[in-house]
Order: sequence, then structure tokens, then C-alpha cells
Amino acid sequence: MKDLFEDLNEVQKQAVSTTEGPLMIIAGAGSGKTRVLTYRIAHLIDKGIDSFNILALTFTNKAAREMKERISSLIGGTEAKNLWMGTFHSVFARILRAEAQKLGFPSNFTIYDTQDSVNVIKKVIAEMQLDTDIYKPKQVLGRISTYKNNLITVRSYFNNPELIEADASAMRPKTGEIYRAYVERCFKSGAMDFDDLLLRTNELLTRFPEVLAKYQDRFRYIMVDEYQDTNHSQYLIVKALASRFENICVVGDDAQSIYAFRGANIKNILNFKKDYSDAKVIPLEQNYRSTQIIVEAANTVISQNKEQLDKNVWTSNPPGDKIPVYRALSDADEANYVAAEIFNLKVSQQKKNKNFAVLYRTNAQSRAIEEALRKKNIGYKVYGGLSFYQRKEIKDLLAYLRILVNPKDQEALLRIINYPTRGIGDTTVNKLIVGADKLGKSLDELLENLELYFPSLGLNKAAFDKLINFWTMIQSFQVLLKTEDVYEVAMKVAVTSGILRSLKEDDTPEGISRVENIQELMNSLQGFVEEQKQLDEGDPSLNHFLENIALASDLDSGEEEDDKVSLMTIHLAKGLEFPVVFLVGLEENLFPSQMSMNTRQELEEERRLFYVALTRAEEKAYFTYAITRFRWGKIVDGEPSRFMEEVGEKYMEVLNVNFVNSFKNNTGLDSDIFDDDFTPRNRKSLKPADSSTSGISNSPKKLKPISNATIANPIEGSISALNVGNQVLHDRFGRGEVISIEGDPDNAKAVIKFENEGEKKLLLKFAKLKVL
DNA sequence: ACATTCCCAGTTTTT
DNA sequence: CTGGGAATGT
Repeated sequence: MKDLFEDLNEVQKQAVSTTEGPLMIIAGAGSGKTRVLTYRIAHLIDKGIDSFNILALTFTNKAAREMKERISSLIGGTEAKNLWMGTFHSVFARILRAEAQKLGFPSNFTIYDTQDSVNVIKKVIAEMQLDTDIYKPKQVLGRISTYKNNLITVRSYFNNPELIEADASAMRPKTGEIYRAYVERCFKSGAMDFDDLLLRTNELLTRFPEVLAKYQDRFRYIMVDEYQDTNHSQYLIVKALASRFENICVVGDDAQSIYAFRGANIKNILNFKKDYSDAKVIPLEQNYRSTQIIVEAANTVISQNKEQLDKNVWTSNPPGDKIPVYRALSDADEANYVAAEIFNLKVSQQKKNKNFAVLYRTNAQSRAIEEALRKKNIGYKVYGGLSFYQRKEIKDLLAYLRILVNPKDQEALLRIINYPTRGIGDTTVNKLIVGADKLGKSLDELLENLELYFPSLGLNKAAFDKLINFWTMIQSFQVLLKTEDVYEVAMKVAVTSGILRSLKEDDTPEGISRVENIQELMNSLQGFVEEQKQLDEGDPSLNHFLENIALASDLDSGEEEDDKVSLMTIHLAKGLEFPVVFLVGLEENLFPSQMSMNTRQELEEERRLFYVALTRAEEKAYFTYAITRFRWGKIVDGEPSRFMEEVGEKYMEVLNVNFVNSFKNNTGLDSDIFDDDFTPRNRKSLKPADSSTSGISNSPKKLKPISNATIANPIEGSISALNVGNQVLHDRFGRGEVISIEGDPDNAKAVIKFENEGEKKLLLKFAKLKVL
């Protein structure tokens, strides 16, 4: 057995060896957080603590799996066998399965994904005959989610005049009613949504002290990763479980909190010391991942945030390259540049595809990149977006399987009762629903005894027969499930239900791919069965399979071995690292997103997101932005993201802004601005980047007709003509006067006194200034 | 009851 | 431009 401490620096050692009492590890980006966590767990077990008594909560399944593997390789798999490590959602889903009856849920409750939840809300809104323009299902669900994450149950909602008033004054007075109906419907369906997994756990631990005691006693050592992204509901669970032994270790980085939009509360980490007065705090500040340029650039940006804990992330790594900034003419140009650059680096530096990641703010941005990579025959994988299990054909087949496990799952039942079409139309289904409501029964109870209820439903004979046929088929699957494994059953379902047949009728490329997807689902079912059979305590049940995929993220399914460029949103990239990272779409209104510029808090979260993105890079980061971009089928103009301005020219190398022209046109500009630093080396950097790399010329003359505003190069229009004393107009800050100009031409900055915003120092190549 | 067409709204991020 | 949902036609 190796010495666990030999691979660690002093601070890390301290973090690993502090096993008793509350501990907060503030782990800067790339500071070896995962290493500390895994070693700490290994150390605990090494010390003789039974792994049965350890609970480790991670943010993704992938992180959990990787950490488990690393622990196993440190101390051997059998030692760590009983360790509970997983996401909040999966760990507490497991506990809820064991205790569900106490809460009136079946132990095989279904887990609704967001789509399911939205569908339920839609139906509720329709039944209440509310206007979906006012009650937008997604928004309503978001509201409900916020309530749940803050432990506001339906009952406490109606006891809280402030909440009722808030919804009323937001012109949505029925929100509470929808909330009530939604919760009731989920309960009747034996279903929990994502938020329920946490909310119901809280309910379980509060209402049943003996249950709380049981798990408190079991989990004597608790670790929480990514603590900055826990929401109130999660916070309370951890607090309750840890309150007996207080051996709680939380790890996080407030600078990387990027999930406020789904209820994460950064106060949890900021207030840890208040919650546990004897808490130790250990900061991990040495970054082992990135070059100095990257670390310092990231620090510079994040230092603009007001709300944060003091820390000083540093690195002893080499300085590395400056961050190239590519100004693209369009999203396609941007994508071509990225693809060309990847191609070049593969040739010149023998890099592999998997050394690259392209990170973007929104999933929709992947398209252009994909196209460019395909053209150059560079293998890539897109993570996130529409995940495999969210595809219609997959959800359809899964709905059949869900019914078998939990016949009360109304969402699933309604999805398939007439798919593939079998003559059970809306009229029939509505009669069923109304009848079920009147009789106080669930749909499956009606179908189970249809002869009995038939007279009161007002159905015709034809409909009756079709329903009987349908339900008989479902029953036959249920019988099959008792003897056959889930793969066999799923195969039978796909064939007998007619799903496969109806999909095969469609021989368009999309149709063919749908059949392939079904095939792939079958493969994964087969893989699941085999894997579970091999495990000591494997559980090859259908129930278990469905839970796995309900809580799986797209990150989990990747075959790591493949040599592919990774394309993903920044959110998904959290916790990952790549030698070379392209940060694309750095434009105002895209990143930062236009939805997130209303309050300082929102903007600070975007800034943290930028920090996360930049710190994923080990050796080299690139910034790109496009001055025009296709968005919802239209071309829209973009201007450079403020985040580049915030990074500062010190760390960036602007590739392709045509300064030569602006120099020639220079008429009244103070000459000493250029005299300073205009050495040959700098002159070289002033040239536009080699346009052959992008395949598109940078020359303004060849610009596609875009709007006038875009053709007016901000540099030509501003630097050359800009003098101290000029009156200028800025898009965001309004009118102002130029106080001074400084710096070399490609990085000239001006201090401008704005009428309303006061004095600001702006990097001219990014500030879109209009001289008045 | 079902298929086809047409229109519109939406893009922030996810367990 | 896409996908969902309504409207329309058979």
C-alpha cells in the first residue's frame, strides 16, 4: 500500500489529514480538488473507518464514477465497496426507494424528467382553461421548482400571503392552484420530479426522526463536492444528516458557482463558517492545471465580482502563450477558424482530437462548429443538448417500460395509449380521464377492470374493444417481465407494440436513424443486464435501469477512449480539463446572455461562467467572436463580449483586426501614442492573421452585405479619428468625453468621462465608439 | 380518428 | 431554421 501523502503538497496534506469536525476546502480552479477528495476518502478508510459510514456527494455521476475508480486503485476495490458516492439525486432516490411507503409513494415510483413535468403542467393548465400565453408551462414549472427547492410546499404556499401576492401581482394568480394540481397529479401517478427527490427526502428526515437517526448514524463522515452549487433543499439535507457527528467536509469554489438559475445558493458556501463555528477552512490556491497567462487572465476577470471569498490562485507553471482573439465575420467564419486551428495544431504539435474542446454558451451554437469540423474530417462529439434518452422514439419505448414498472404513471400511459396509432383517439381518452376522476380511480385501475366500469364511461363498443386489446398487451408484457430479463422484455415490447414496424415504414434518413436509436437502446439494455449480473450486488431490474437513465446526464454515456474533439456548453464542462480550449461566441447578448444582464448578481454569475470556461484550459485558450451570426434564422449583429475587455490586452493577442489601414488613415492622432512601442515585433502582430487558415478573407471589401454599422470597423471609425476632447457615443454608456488615450495602437485604451456612468477606461478595439 | 399542412414561438445554462 | 400544436381536410 502506497503512502497516501507522498503525492500531495503541504496544504493538500492538511486537507486530507483533517478528518474530524467540520471542514471547508476552498479549492481554486485546477488546484487538485479531486485528488484531495479521493485521497481523503482513501485515508479515512485506511485509518480503519468502515466505508459503510462514508457518504460522498458529487455533482455528476461521472465525477462519482471516476472518484470511485481512483479510490479503488488507491486502496483496493473491496475496501471501498460500501462507500456511498453519487449525486444528490441518485443517492437520495435510493434512500427514498427504501422509505417511500412512509410518504405514501410506491417504492417503484417513477422519476419524471423535465419533459414529463412540463407535459403534466400543460395538461393542468389546459384543464383549468388558463391562457398559455400568460401561464407558460415552462415558466410555471420553474416557479414551482423554486418553491420546492426552498421547501415551500403547497400548504406553506397557501399559508404565505406574500407568495400569493407576488404571483397575483405578476398577473398569475392561479399559480398556487396549478402547483396544487401538479403535486396531486404526480402523487397519484406515483411519480417524483427532480426537485421532489430532494424535497421528499427533507420531508422524510423531518417527519420521521427514526429515519433521520438511522442515516445520521450511518453516515458518520460526509463529503460534499461542488458545495457552491447546492440549493437550499440540498443544504438542509446535508445539515440534518451531519448534525450528529459533524464530520462534514465541503469542497467548493465560490468563483465557480454557475447554477443559481436552478436554485443553487452561493450563500451556502459563503456562510459555512457561520453554520459551523468551529469549522476549519483550508484554501487550495496552487493551480496545477493551467499556464500563468490563463490563470492570471481568469483571476483578472473574476476579480471584478463583488461577492466572493478571498483567495489567491497562482501557478508555478510556465507563462504559456497569450490568448489569441479571433474576430470572425460570421458564425461560419468563426467555426472555420476553429476547425482550421485544430487542424494546424494537430499537424504542428501532434495534438490529438481529444486534446481539444470547443466551449459555448448555448447548445444551439454547436451546429456551425460541427459543420466546419465535418468539412475538415475532424472527429467530434457533441455533449448535452437533446440527450439520447430524450428523443421521441426512445421516450416512447421507455414509456411502455415505465408502465410495466409503475402502472399508475399516467404520463407514460397517455403517451403510448395511442402510439402507435390503434384507434384510441382523444375522445376516448378524455372519457377515460373524466371517468377516472369521477370514480376516484386511476387510469390503470379502470383499464384493469374495464368491464366493470364500462357502463359509466359512455364509451362505444369499438372503443371498448380497442382498450381491452391494448391493456391485454400491457398485461402480457407484465407477465413476461416476471420470467425474462429486461432486454428480452423490451425487445418484445418494441415488436409487439408495433413501434418498430411503424418506425421502419419511414425510410427517410431521420426515420432510419430512429430505428438505429431503438437498436442502440436495446444494446444499452443488454449491456446493463450483463453488467448488473456480474456485480456482487447487482440489480438487473427494469426499475433500476429506468432510474439510472432518468438521472443520467449526457456526460455519462461517452466512450472515453474515442479520440474526438469535445463540443459542449460551459456548464457541462465544469470539472473537466483540456489542453486546448476554444471559447467561442464571445459576444454581448450571447455571453453574457441577454437574459442575464439585468442585475449585478446575474452578470456576476455569467462572469463566473466565463471564469470556469477559461480555467478548463491547460496549455492554450482561444477567444473567438463573430460580428454577425445566425440566430433563429436571421442574421444578427454582435459586438465583442465585455469579458474580453475585462481580461485586458495584457493576456491577449488580437489576430485579425486590420490596424494597418487605420494607421494609414491616421490624421489627427497624437503621434506619441504610436511612437512608444512600435517595434518591428509589434508591427508584425498588427498584420491581419493569415486568412488562408479560415478560408475567408478579412478584407472589408469582400464582406458580405451586412449592416452599415458592422462594416464600419470599430477601429477605423474610432482610433484613427479619436482625439482627447472628442465627444463620443458608446452603445452602453451613452455620451462621453475623451479624457486621455494611452497604450500601443493595437491595444490603445482611452479614458472617457461619460455623462451618466462616470469615468471608464475602455479598450478601443472592443469599445464601439462613435465620434460625434 | 387520423394525416397533412400551416403557423408560430423560441434559445440560457441541467440534475 | 426547427419543432410543437392548432387548424384543416379526408
